[in-house]
Amino acid sequence: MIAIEDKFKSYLKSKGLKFTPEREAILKEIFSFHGHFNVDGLYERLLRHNKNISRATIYRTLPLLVKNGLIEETFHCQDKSNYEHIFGHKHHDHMLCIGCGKVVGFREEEIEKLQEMVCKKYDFHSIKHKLGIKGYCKECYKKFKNNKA
Amino acid sequence: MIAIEDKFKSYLKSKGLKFTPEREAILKEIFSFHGHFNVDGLYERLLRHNKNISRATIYRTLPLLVKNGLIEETFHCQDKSNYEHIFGHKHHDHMLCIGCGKVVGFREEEIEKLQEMVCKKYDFHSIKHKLGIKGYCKECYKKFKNNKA
DNA sequence: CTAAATGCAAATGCTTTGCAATTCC
DNA sequence: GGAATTGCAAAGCATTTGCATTTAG
Repeated sequence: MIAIEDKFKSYLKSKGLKFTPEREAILKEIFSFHGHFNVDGLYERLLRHNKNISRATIYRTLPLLVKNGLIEETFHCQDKSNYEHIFGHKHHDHMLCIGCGKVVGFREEEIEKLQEMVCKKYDFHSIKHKLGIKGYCKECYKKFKNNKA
Repeated sequence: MIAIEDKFKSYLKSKGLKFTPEREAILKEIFSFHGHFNVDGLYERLLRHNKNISRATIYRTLPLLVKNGLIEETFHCQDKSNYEHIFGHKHHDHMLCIGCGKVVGFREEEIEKLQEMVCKKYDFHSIKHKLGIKGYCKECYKKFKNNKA
């Protein structure tokens, strides 16, 4: 956590921005939780921890954390913006269960390599990529099959 | 085009819905154009072809086309919903250039296979997947490098 | 001290919806 | 004829923004 905070502090300093209590609380709340989150969820978790921080401030802080490489927007065909913290994690992709909403992260080296190859083939300079697979997890697939029959 | 229209007609009939001139125009407009589109773009193209169809109707029609498997929502980290028509095309993934906004579709059998393998490994029953790569195309990368230097 | 940050409330922009009039089947 | 569809305008929602006030450095 110290490393994360330092990273964010350096980033802010380099841009002439301030490390405020609000930003500190947001950062801590995000990194105290594993999994994906959206603005509303984060807002409510902060409230529960007695941090009454306005949504506006959250909306203004998240892009800073993204630019600093601490969090990332995830995307699986949902409406609201979703984020997850990525500092210290290797890039991974996601499987999203339509049944229960569960999100499972996975990393497959071969897929990563192949993507690099494809980019070379097309002379495309990749910055980042996202792979999302939608379907049913084991449990939901069982239910689904039974309901169908 | 006849095949597409028939597919849509059967779908509508099977759901007790109607094939209206508006739906016909929307369908034709979508399939007369290659590439990605959003509601506003489609609305304006329809206008230019003297079809004054309200956005509400477009918003109500697109989900039908999605359910019918004629179009698909694409997703590359943009805000507005984006679609592309998919009937008669094999599934493909996308590369999105941050510089010029160009979207290039590609299909890589190996990646498709690997994804199936990953799903098996996790006992996940995939319905669909989306892979988006963000970066710079050849031309924009050149500019980008020069500006940086 | 002073530029940056905060919270509020208003504004924005995409999408959805209620409703009366119309149209397909 | 009657359920489905349309267009309009209003409503919804997530997100952004202007502004007066507060605060970090």
